Formats: sequence, structure tokens, C-alpha cells
Amino acid sequence: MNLGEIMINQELSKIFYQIAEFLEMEGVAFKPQAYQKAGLVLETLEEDVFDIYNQKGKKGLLEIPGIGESIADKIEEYIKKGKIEYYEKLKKRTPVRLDELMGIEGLGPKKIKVLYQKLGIKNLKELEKAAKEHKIAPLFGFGPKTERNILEGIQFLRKSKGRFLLGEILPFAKEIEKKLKKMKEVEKVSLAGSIRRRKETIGDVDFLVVSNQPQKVMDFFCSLKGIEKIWGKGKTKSSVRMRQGFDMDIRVVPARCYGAALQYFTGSKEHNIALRKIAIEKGYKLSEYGLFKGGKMVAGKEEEEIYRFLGMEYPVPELRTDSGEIEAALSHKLPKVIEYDEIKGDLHCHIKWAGKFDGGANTIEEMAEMAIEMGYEYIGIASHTKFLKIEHGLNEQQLKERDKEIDKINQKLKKRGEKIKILKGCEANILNNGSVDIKDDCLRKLDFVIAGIHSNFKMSKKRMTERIIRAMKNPNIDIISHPTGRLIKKREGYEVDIEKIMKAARETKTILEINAYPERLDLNDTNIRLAKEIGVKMVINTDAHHKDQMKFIEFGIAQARRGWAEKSDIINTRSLAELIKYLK
DNA sequence: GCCGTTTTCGGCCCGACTGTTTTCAGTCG
Repeated sequence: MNLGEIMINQELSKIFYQIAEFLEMEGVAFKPQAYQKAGLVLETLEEDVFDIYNQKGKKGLLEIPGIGESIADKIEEYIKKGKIEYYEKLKKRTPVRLDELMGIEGLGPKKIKVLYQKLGIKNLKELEKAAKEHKIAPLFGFGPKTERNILEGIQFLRKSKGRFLLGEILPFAKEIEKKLKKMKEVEKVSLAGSIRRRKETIGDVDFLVVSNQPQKVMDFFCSLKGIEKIWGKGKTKSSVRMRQGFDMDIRVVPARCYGAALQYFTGSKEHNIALRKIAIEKGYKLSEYGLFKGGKMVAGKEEEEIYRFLGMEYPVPELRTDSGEIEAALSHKLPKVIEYDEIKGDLHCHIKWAGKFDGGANTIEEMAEMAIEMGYEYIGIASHTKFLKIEHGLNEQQLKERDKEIDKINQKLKKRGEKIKILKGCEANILNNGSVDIKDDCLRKLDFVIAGIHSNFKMSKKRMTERIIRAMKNPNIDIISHPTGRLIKKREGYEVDIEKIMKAARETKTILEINAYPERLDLNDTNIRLAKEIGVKMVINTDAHHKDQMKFIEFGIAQARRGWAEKSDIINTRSLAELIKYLK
């Protein structure tokens, strides 16, 4: 069996999560959490357990936190035999598709077990059939509402696959936040949950409000336009489904525990668990109502004071994933992540040229005006090049003509007293052999050159890696755009040895892009962290095909922050002069 | 099942809501 080629961490992680659910189903105490922990650890572990096992054997596995004797044995068994007997037995005992059924809101292991035992339901299809035939409502512990919720849950799963892009939802959520802020009964309001942490995809939107008239807030919230269904409306908590297909929750809390509530509802869950453990170690108790010592509340009004009392630096929401930020905060070594107002220019903008070229919707001038509005010092026009027929890519001659036009507009803007500078660039295509589709003497004349993969995604890992590295060795290529090519919810990235690419980027002084386009966000957070550790510089670009899309920069910055990137790691935080000095 | 300057046993994060019950289990965040 050849397991070496693929990462087995994710497969094992899924198995351990499922074992946890099976055990919970059987009412076993504490073991489920242990397997869950192991699943979580493997999910985020950077090194492949297969490699760890090969190099250090079982001893190496035991060094992984959350992995003890029993789970190490199971990993060993999976590596040697490709399956885990314990897991197979659990599946045989209750042969249900947990991965499918657990996706339904309101169904957990215990209810799934009853459905299987009483009605023999094993998967979504059988669940839907039983619900439609009203066989579920009469079951003990179920009822007509549960039955209806199951049917709606199945619909939801079909419609949206559960999660939305941050870029789709954040503008909308901010609108509602603004409306709430305007209410005279509302003292404070904040987004919470994954949207406050700016995760790349969002399950639902959480609001936290301080008000002494919560009922009024509930009434307002539950009468917002676009609500499809009200899941629940209580005195201080309500939940609604929007027509677009996502849910929004709101909570009203008293001012004295706003900070504790905000901390709590921002999560992540893993971060909070770790934080509560620290609280216990230090003799406190932490809940959404505050930080308590011997029954007395010592902090909770502001989020910052909770961390301060626990002897920690304040981690910005984007960092709260329990992937090292807790330890760093305790030892006061948190990174000073890039701020949202530190970007001085966007180097990946497309334009309309000769009425049709280059896939963009706006002229050079319109894009430049937007850059001025955003307070930038420079904007880089990175036109597609000739290989990319579908985007009307430019050839050498057309690039030359475009540059004359850029010169003209630069002069015009200068006369007007604007300090913006339009930079001449292109986004060339990396061909199969690692060369690009524009001649070197043409590239040399540009201010900067981006190169990206836009074809033949399905190469072997080795060949794809070599292809990109060869492009980076070209002395004219400054930036590699969207380095892994993934599209969130649509397609996986191409197979590349990202570490090798980063090392080559460092050697060749090539910049890797953090593409801010909502469905790209590529590099992702773990890769950004890796790049920073390896010492590769990055650039946050929007890939805007329309002037309004230049606002996407916010999502790229959020991504950079989640990847622990600091101002110095990001090249377009520098002034124009410093930027030009850095480019090849 | 994991973990350990309370370390080889005895702990394991905490609270609210929903839908079901008739005092609470299950689920969620």
C-alpha cells in the first residue's frame, strides 16, 4: 500500500471524529472528548503522521499532544493495514452515515441512534423519506417540530452546503450592525463568532448587543427585511434564517458582562476551551458572564481586561484558533499583525483596454480614481497576457500601447496634484515548462511582473512544483499570483510542494501573493504562517476585475492577520520608493 | 482515552435553549 503520496492526517482526523460520535451515541463518558481532541490535533497538524511514524515510530506519535498509547496504536494500525478494527466494529454495530446525518441541525449522536434503532434510518435519503411519511414525530423524545426541522435541515444542506464566503456575507452583516447601532435603545453592538474572526467561510452571523430594553431589540431584529423564518424569539436571544440561506443570531447582554460575552461568543470554541483551562489553573472561573474568583466577578465589562487578568496579551479575534496564540499571549510574544489601514497600494488590478481587452470592467483612469479614493500611493495594472484568450490577454505590442496611455494618465493626475502613481505590470501565464508567454525584453520594461498558473492544473506535484520554481528563477518575475490555485467551495488547489516553493521564493527574492478575491484567499492562513517562518515576503492584492472589487483588500488583510503576518512581511505596506527598490 | 510543578489516579469547559417532557435530555455555541 502506498500511503506516502497522500497526507493521511485528514483521513485519520475524520475517523477519530466519527469514533467520538459513535462513543457518544453509546453513552460512553470522556472517551469521546479524547477522540475529538485527537481528531482536531491531526486536522491542523502540519507534519504528516505517516512521516512522523516512519522516522520515529510509535514514540514519535506519542509526542503529539492528545495522542496517547491507545490512539497511537490505532494510527499505527491504520498505517500498516489501512484500517482500524475498533472503528470498523463501531460502524458495524451502528451502520449509519454519521458524516451525512450529523450535518442536520438539531441531530446529534443520541437522536441518530434512536432513528436507527426504531426506524432503521442509515442515511439522508432514508431520513427524508421517514420525515415525509411522518414516522419521526411519534418517536419518544421527538415531535412534530423536530420532524419539520429535519426536513428543512435537509433542504438547507442541499441549497447552500452550509457555509458562505466571508466576502458574500460581511458587507451585509455590517449593514445590519449599522442599523442596530442606530437604535436609541442600543448602547453597544458588535459582530461576534466566526465573522468577527474573519474566517474565510461563515456558517452563521452572530450579533452581540448591550441594551436595557432587550425586547425592543428582539422585535426590531425579528422584523428585519429578508427574514425567511424565525427559529426562535426569546427575551434576550433570537435566531432567524435569511432568504439568502444563512442564519443570524442575536444576543442582548447587560453592560457589565459585555466583554465576557463578546470574548465568549467570538470563539473559536477551541480558543475558549483553552482559555477556560488557564482560568482554572489560575484559580478563576470563566464564563460568558465574566471572570470570577471565589464567586466574585473580577472582570467582564471589557474583553481586554479578561486577558489581562489571566496574565495574557490581547489576541485580536483573527488569531483566536488555539493554534499557538494562547501560548504566545501568555509569554507576551504575540505577533503585531498588519493593520487594516497599512496597505499603500494594490498591485493586481485588471482593466478594460481597447474596449474589450484584459477582462477588466473599468478603464485605467477609473481604477486610478478608485485607488485615490482608497488613499493609496500606487496602483499596479496587471493585465492578463496573450495566452489567456478568454480574458483577451495583451501581447507585447498592446502592452507597449497601454503603457503610453498609463504615462499620459500619470502626468494628468500629477498636474491635478494627486500623489498616486500608476505602475505598469502584467499577469503573465506560466506555461507547462515554466516559461511565460511574454518575451523577457518586454517584461524588463515593466515596473513589475506577476506570473500565475491559469492552465493545465492537473499536473503531478513534482512537475507543478518545478514549473513554478522555474518561473520564479526568471529575473523579471517579481510576484507569483494565487500560488495554490484553490477556489473555495469549488475546487482544490493544484498539487504543489508549497514548502519547496517558498524556499525557492526566498532564494530568488520572489514575492508570493495573498489574493484577496473572496473565493480565492490564496495563500491561506497556514501557508501565510509558513511563508513568514521561512522568510518569504508577501503582497496582498485584490485581483480586481471591477473598481469596486478593490474593496476586497479587507478580506486579504484579514487572511494575512489570521496567518500571523506583520507589516514587515507584506511588501505593499511600503512606500512607493521602498517598493520599487525591493522589486527585481 | 489523555494528562500531569496538586503526576500514575482522578479529573476532564460551561451555560442556555428547544422540544420534549412533567423535571429534563440533547444539542448548540
